[in-house]
Amino acid sequence: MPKRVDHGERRALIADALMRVAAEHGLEAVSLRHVAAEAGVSPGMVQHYFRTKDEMMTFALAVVREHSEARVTRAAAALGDHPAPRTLLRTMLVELLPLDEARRADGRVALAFLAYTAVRPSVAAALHQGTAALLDFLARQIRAAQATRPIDQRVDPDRAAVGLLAVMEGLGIYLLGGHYPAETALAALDSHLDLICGPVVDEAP
Amino acid sequence: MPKRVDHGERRALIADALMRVAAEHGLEAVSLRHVAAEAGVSPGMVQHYFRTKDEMMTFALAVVREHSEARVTRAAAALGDHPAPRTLLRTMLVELLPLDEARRADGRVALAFLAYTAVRPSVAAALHQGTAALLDFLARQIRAAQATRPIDQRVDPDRAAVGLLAVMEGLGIYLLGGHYPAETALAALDSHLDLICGPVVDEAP
DNA sequence: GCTTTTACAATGCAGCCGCAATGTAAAAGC
DNA sequence: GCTTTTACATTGCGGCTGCATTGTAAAAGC
Repeated sequence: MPKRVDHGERRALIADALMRVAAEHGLEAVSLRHVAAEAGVSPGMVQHYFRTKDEMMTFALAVVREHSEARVTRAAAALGDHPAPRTLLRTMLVELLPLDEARRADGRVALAFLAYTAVRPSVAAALHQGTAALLDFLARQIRAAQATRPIDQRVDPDRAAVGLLAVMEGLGIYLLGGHYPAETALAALDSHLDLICGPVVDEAP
Repeated sequence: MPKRVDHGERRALIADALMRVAAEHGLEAVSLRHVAAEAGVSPGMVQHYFRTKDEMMTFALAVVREHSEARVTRAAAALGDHPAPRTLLRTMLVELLPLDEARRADGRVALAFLAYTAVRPSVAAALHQGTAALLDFLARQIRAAQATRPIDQRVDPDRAAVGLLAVMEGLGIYLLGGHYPAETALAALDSHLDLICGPVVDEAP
């Protein structure tokens, strides 16, 4: 029976269990035995697929990143072929906000890993590239959204992209902490988009 | 020799050691023995002043909050009696950004506690009040800063306050992660303030 | 068919954990 | 001066940790 198992699949299964543990009790509750129990497998198996705990953590971090990437890609694809830039921006950012329990769980895990990587800079380096790519994409959409504005009302798209991503991150964190309700965060996000792109315009012909 | 010791002082001493450990190795490295060693005292003494680890953590969390509160209060006071609202806003927010090693350390600890409270909602409740007060203050300053703008260019101050605080938080996190340099964050912050308050005006008579 | 490799499971171990219990010495209160 | 209280230091215990080791059974390769 051995031999023909998909390693990546097993690792993903274990990483999923890890994320469930982390979402509920925090990363410090993540141990080989806890994760194994959550995944319904033996601790030995976890050790078989990850030689060290650190290897498992690094893999799980990558999975978290891919999760949110997949989420935003899917949401963007659902908008069809040529969505208005502002609509696309809003859709992507809202998708990353912890607005339902699934995204709250993901958010808690992401936050835990944020703190985790803050004291392990070498692990964090892999994330920089993703951030840079995202910023680049945001800046391009902002530029497109600004096309209809008078030139003197346009903000520097690169700076605006940094600000916009920061707003999303910050709103997400305050939402996770339950500091204010979802509507407050959404209203602030829309206000911010108004400032950057100009107010929404009806696009009917 | 016993009997005349300031309990609060000792607890602060221990909490400081805790924060040093947390800043360097993360909250999961915080143990009674580690903290005691960092503080240069016996583990027994730590136990004497905090009956449980949770009590110690809660106390340290409060200290973190007070630290940043004191920091921003001091920075604001240094501006004199009637600073321009926009100057006050910028000074306060910049003070909260992790721009030097001291603030980076504080930031790492704050981030760790953010993740910590995310899975312990009861502990987090105490922070909501502080956020609400800060938002209120920011909104008032934004309102004042907008006084010179044409009415149709004014943003809702309450929404703007939420967005502004979120921007600061987000920028701080990306700075801690080393995703971009300080100048990028500062430029984005200034751009954002431009959007909310209008560009800087020279105040010379 | 026999060997090798793979996929686990089980056990064990040294080290750290929070915490309780106990001991001790000095100041405070009477 | 004697008792009580306070301020620690020390020790120990049960439990959990990551990880190395060993065992076992089944498929793959020849």
